Amino acid sequence: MEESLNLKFAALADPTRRAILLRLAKSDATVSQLQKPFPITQPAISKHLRILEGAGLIERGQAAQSRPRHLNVIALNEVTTWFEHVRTLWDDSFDRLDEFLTATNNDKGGD
Amino acid sequence: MEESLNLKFAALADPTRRAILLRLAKSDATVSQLQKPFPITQPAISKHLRILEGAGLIERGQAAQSRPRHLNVIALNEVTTWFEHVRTLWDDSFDRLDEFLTATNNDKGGD
DNA sequence: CCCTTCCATATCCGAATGGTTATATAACCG
DNA sequence: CGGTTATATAACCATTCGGATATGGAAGGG
Repeated sequence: MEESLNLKFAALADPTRRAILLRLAKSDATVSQLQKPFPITQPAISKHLRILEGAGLIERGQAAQSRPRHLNVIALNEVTTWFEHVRTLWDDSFDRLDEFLTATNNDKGGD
Repeated sequence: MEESLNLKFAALADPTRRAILLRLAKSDATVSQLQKPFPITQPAISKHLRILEGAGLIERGQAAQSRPRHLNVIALNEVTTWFEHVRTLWDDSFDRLDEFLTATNNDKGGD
């Protein structure tokens, strides 16, 4: 859905959240582990995690007192698919062909 | 740069702006052409275009009184490269291997 | 020249965002 | 049970965002 893409892109727009995703791509991690690299408070991290979770990009585990987060790689597909869609439209465009031919013509017909 | 990714993802987080990009993927278009499908005012469209431009995703043409916008496809690469990066980290993760083996073990060793 | 079309810019507004501090809950450690 | 650790939640605050209205300027058409 459109809304799902909204949430994913919005989630990815923050550098802290992207860093968290990169960290989780390497391995699962607890909230306090995820917090370490950043100069912000724990509640701020929890908020970021909630947003990533809401976008479906991560999942919450259950391990005694810690709740390890897990990257949901599959969720990235929706986003990359959107990019492929854009490129496909671009490639299929007749105007794009016009553009190319015009450019070529201009090259030859140096007035 | 990190900031460049911030701008791109933030720009892509809005459905109106994504729709504009899809439209521009088919062919260049003027502001008024771009406005047509949307129930919002022209200044709102201009704002969206400024954001897309600031993110490097589109460019501004100069044609008499109209200023046609143009999709900058190359700019998408930065974003898709980031996704590839995430996937690479994921694929290379030793923990991921552990995860797989553990799952396999659990399958076999059904106690 | 006037009028219309196309677009940008300024200002304002309500809602969302990213951060903080303070506090609650739940599990583990003695 | 008391204290500590790990995390969530609430309340607050400044900033940003997406939109509207109002206005200005530049090009074209009569």
